[in-house]
Amino acid sequence: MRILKYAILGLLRKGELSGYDISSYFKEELGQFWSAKHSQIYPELKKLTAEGFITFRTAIQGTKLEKKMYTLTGNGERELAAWLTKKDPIPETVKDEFMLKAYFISALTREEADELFTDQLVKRKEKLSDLENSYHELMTSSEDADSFSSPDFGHYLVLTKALERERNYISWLEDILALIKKA
Amino acid sequence: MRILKYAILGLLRKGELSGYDISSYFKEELGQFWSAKHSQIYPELKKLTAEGFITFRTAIQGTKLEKKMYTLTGNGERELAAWLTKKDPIPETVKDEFMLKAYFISALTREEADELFTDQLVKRKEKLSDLENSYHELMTSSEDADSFSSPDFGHYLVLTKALERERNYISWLEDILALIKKA
DNA sequence: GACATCATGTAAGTAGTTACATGATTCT
DNA sequence: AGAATCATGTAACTACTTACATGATGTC
Repeated sequence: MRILKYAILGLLRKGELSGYDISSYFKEELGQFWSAKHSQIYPELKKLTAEGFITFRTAIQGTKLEKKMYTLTGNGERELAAWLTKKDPIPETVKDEFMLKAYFISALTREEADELFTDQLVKRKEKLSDLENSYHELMTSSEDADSFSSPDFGHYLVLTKALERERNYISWLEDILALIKKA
Repeated sequence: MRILKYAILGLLRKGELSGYDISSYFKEELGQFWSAKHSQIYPELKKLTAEGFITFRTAIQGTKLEKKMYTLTGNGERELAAWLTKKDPIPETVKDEFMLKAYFISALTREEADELFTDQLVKRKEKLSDLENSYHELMTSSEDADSFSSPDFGHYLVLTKALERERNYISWLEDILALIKKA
């Protein structure tokens, strides 16, 4: 698999980045669909360098803070392109702890189930609200983010997908809550 | 975390099961939201036994095939109940390799993007069709699966959620494909 | 008799998280 | 001066996958 490898190669296609920069991207919208901790990123950068997919130069921040700025090599670009155009089967399982609990709902009373599902609904609505703010921000800062030729199209894709995912979760939760409350 | 622990405890709440039986459940609808390979299940069963959450008796299948039938202990039931009613924060990241590729769409030509998204759409539609078949099966075999008091309600929940997830994915893919094709 | 399925385990390796460890820079 | 953020690394551990290994049962 080694998907983190491709996540890093993909992020580097626009220019040089430090390990810290890569980590920051995973805290933004991309983090809705992929992320990694710095303790996983730094060793992966070392490995990708050894494999010849990326190289780095050492830059100085301020007077002595050293940071490594990584860039894609030709080999790295080809490796990325091969992965991007490859058609994978869709995964059988997308793990969701809340849905695992839902499967065991017969172990709960109606009141307990109502509480659990209501709590989930509240949290999903909060998240939707955050995503809607990000969406409005993107659409006001970028004129044509929803156009294939825009450099913001990838950003637009992950944001709209995350928005739809949350809206879909909320509407399902509301439907199920109605069934839970039905005498 | 140890979510597999709770998945096993939850499956055992209805009666005794072998490791193989647990593995079979992960290949059915529950597998849409949680699964584990047998190489992870058997050691976990051993651990849960040592911790006193489950016990087993040895049963004979045929004339000499031994299998271990596991049941919940009182401690196991309490452990399960505590997890089931606990309200967790929603995860920041739900990993999706296709969406990671989507984020990097600016590295693809319009034709490549069209191919990638069309392939995903075809696969999602096939999966939706499978899930619809399972849904019709459930609804004909069980009169009131959509009622809180039905023993099939948990099954109904995972199936309807998986169905909605795929429908949502499909409609988003169709919207984006229209944008990709737009000159 | 062959093949699919039932049944259980371990070994080795990869992926990912949490904790340990350090130090510089920027902003208030 | 203190706090938040920038910046990089390793160690220990947990979670998960793939491969190795074996044997019985049921069905055609």
